[in-house]
Amino acid sequence: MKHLFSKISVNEKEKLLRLLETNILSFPKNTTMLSSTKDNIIGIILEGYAQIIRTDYNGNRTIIEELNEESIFGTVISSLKSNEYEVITKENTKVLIIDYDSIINYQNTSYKYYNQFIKNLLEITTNIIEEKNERIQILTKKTIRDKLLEYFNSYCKKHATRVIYLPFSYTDLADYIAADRSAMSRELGYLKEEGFIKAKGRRINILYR
Amino acid sequence: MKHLFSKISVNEKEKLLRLLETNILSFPKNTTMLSSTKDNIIGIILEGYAQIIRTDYNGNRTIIEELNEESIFGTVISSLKSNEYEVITKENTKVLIIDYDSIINYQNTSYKYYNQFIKNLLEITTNIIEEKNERIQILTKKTIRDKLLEYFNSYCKKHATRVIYLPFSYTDLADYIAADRSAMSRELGYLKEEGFIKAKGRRINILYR
DNA sequence: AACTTATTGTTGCATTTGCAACTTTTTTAA
DNA sequence: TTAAAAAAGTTGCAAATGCAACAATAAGTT
Repeated sequence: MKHLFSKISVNEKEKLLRLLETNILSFPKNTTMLSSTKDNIIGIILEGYAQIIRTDYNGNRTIIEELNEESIFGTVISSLKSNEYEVITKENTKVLIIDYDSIINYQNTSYKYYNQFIKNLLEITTNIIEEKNERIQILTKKTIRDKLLEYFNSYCKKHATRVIYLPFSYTDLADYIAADRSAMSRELGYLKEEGFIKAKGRRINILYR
Repeated sequence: MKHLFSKISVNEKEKLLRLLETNILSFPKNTTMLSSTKDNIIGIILEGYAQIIRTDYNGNRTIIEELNEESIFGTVISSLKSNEYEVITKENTKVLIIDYDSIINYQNTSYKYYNQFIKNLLEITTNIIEEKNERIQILTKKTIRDKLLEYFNSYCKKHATRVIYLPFSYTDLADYIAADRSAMSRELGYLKEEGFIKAKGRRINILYR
């Protein structure tokens, strides 16, 4: 993922942050640092580690995103506006918060670093759209089998490979494709049985076509 | 939706288009004007009317998006890269095609209109992300009922109302929430029966809480 | 190493859903 | 206005899925 400040020098970055409405905030471990804000913000983790957690009405909590140093998050990017979501620190964490409207409303387009910043942001948002499209593509399949196959295809095409290393647990995969974990596990079993895939741990070999 | 050329004069627009790799193309009625391009492009309908159509492996065709004059579409925005999708004209249609990479790779950040253009594009992409997030929020619900309720809530919150005017047909709604149309129809029936909603045509009244 | 916690696999069962086929209603076009 | 084409409603039935409860592994922690 492209960096928010790429092609911007440290010096220029300082200036930029002075132009915009920004805050650097520190939070202790295991604190909710953000939940359903009205303002549009973009956050960058400067130090530490946090997670975006979703709690549905049944009280089920799932990790939506892991935020490490340099990770970007925000209302404009994730669906943090819903009250189901919160950002929780897992370590002492320092974040830079930028008010999104102040980015957009700033009218002087003569600063090179400001324009570069907007451009970086644009690249990031278009990448995110691509990711979301991929997920929607998966989620619109009607059976778990088709969701899995779509996930596999998407992964293989992107990485130009036929060997998948799951970037997360099967539990998380089930969340990602919005299926019951045990039902997904069962379906994976069938796929193995029928010789479509071979799996060992988080490594999955695609055997079909 | 914000316009791609807002705050840019006609004059400047001309100049801008000369800076970037653009093409103005005309297509007769009922032609495929775009399918699974490798290049990232952004298109704007100048005249006419077209649709983004998805054809799945069963041969089922669904309308993904309607494109009227001024509508923006593109590989960066929709998932046009997949071979399931194509853009088909429904009338004689004139489009402006902009190569996305030429937008991003253009390095001279001194043109005001270029910077404004990037900024407009950023606003459009963030809006799109919000829309996608909303849809994902719906698609991750596990029952048709929950999908419907999520759709209703999202609509009502956005429009600050308790009366919904569906912006498309029930057939399309079923596609949108990725459910079988008849099953959705049945579920809507139950919701009426149980007094959660009242519906007449495409007007739905929300009666609960 | 021993213990704890998280992840994964498995299965019966009730529920939900998709599918198919058909009817009714609404919309569109000739 | 009438015919044709979409859209919407209905229902039986088989298939897919969620849910729950539990067993088996694997991963982390002290």
